[in-house]
Amino acid sequence: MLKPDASISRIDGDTPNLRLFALLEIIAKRDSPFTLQAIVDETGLPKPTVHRMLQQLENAEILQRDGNGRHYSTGQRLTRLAENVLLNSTTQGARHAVLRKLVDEIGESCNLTAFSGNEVLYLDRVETAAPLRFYLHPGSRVPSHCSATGKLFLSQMSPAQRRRLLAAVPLEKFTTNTLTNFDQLEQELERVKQQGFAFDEEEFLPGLLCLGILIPSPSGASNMGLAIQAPMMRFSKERALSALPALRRAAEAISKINSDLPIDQDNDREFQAA
Amino acid sequence: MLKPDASISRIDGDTPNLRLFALLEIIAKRDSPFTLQAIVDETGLPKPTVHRMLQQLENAEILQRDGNGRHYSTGQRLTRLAENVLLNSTTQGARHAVLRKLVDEIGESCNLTAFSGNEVLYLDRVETAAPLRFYLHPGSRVPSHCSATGKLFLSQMSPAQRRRLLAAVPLEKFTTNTLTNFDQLEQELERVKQQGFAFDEEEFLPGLLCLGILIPSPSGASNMGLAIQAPMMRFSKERALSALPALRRAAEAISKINSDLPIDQDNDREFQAA
DNA sequence: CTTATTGATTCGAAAAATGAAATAAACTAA
DNA sequence: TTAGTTTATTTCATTTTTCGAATCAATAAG
Repeated sequence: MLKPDASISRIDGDTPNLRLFALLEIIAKRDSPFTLQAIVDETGLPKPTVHRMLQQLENAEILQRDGNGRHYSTGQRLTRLAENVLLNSTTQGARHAVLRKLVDEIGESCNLTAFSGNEVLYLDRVETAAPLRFYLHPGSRVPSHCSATGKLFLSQMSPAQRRRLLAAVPLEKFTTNTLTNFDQLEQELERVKQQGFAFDEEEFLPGLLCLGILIPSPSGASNMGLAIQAPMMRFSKERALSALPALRRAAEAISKINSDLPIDQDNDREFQAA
Repeated sequence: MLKPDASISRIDGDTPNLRLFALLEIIAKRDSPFTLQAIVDETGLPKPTVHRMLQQLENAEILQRDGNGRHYSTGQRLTRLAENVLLNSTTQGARHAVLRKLVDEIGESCNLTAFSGNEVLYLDRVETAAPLRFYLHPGSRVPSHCSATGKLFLSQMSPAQRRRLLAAVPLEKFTTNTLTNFDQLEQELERVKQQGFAFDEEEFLPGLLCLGILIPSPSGASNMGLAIQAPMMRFSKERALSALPALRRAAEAISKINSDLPIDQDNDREFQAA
């Protein structure tokens, strides 16, 4: 028999809203109509709960039921949402294309990051084909004091700003190379600022070497970074430095994409008609 | 200037769950990163409400934020959901039948595609019985600048959108016929737009000829394409053109499936196990 | 005519969403 | 710089929704 509790965690743990989204994800993965019971078995959620959710989704035409009411499948509204999401994913697509090309060029994994809160957020990432690699998926976060782009973000702040940020949380030590001393870090940041690029030599993950630069921004301070990430085993600092020009070109390309973006309310209708 | 109350009804009136879905719909229609305020203006919802929803969606990686928080855009999870919906949508059964019929009619392989990110995604494919054939299975991706439906998708974008996408990375050359010059491609896209169909004459794979059209969509821009694919050796442009009416009929049929009410599939138990 | 099995409903307790108002932060202009 | 403007975020008492055990209903199976 089925273990109802096996997959609860898959869908549970968050707010009802997200639960509903998780339900849609499960449904979207199916390639044929399903019954209420099938979802109950798969999620481990109580039957009334699933029933209510499906009912809600059906009333909204996000899902639909076949004639007999026994089976549910995706509705027009969900399909339309899916089409629109993909149709308008060109910004992500363009940046992703740049990343992909860069990875093809230098043969190691690269990622695009942003500074968020006081951490570095992975916006996008393209993996190298090499079998040995670190798995760091988009959406994950790493501390800024021990990552290449993180140090770059810190280096462009005013000292006051930086102090406020760093004082909030003690510098956590991840490896023997992690800079946990404020003054040492300040010194490193000074160097980073002058160089215009930053290394992370096993400061966060043992064996991992990173080289990062900032995506140029017309407004001065940048909140996007680009970095190569590779195992030290096959990727030296020298090789990393030799990839710097390619990295710079890619950063320039992404900068151009960013500055081409119509922002704020002004872009409202332009694309909906098209 | 702004009419905050104009579109409340668009998103209001239902349960919070559906409200969130409606928010995603609004976001999906946008092509570029947006601010909280823009959504507030468009929906007429109170700022804290929108803020809370966006925050929730960001934490769940359904949306993501650019940099330190000014702009939101679609996240990994939403993109994946969208791809799954289109790939596994249960109407696929019906769509597949249309494809099958089309292939029987014209005797060459056909496929159904969607645009995702910057590439063309194969949603479904039916192979001809002929022994000589190209292998491109559902789920695989091809560049848009050198595929029939890809060019169609590009041709319906706004110039700004298209430029952002194509200017980011040089057009990769796959064969001697691949259009790698931006202006040439623009010219071709203009022709494609006027014709309403697109050829791919060995622009991606040597020896492969494609003829594609868009699946008509009530909302204007379409994110589904239909194409014949055949070896040039036995399939000329003339023969392809003579198949155009059949292709159009099939596209019309699929369009109807996409927007129509459920199809009664008598699959009872079979699917619960899966 | 039982007996499973699945779909639908009830309802009080628990949780979440709501949005006006206040606060904070970022940006602009003088 | 400083004052002024816009935008983002937090607070919190109130309202609304969700939750899910228990229950009932419908249907199919033996």
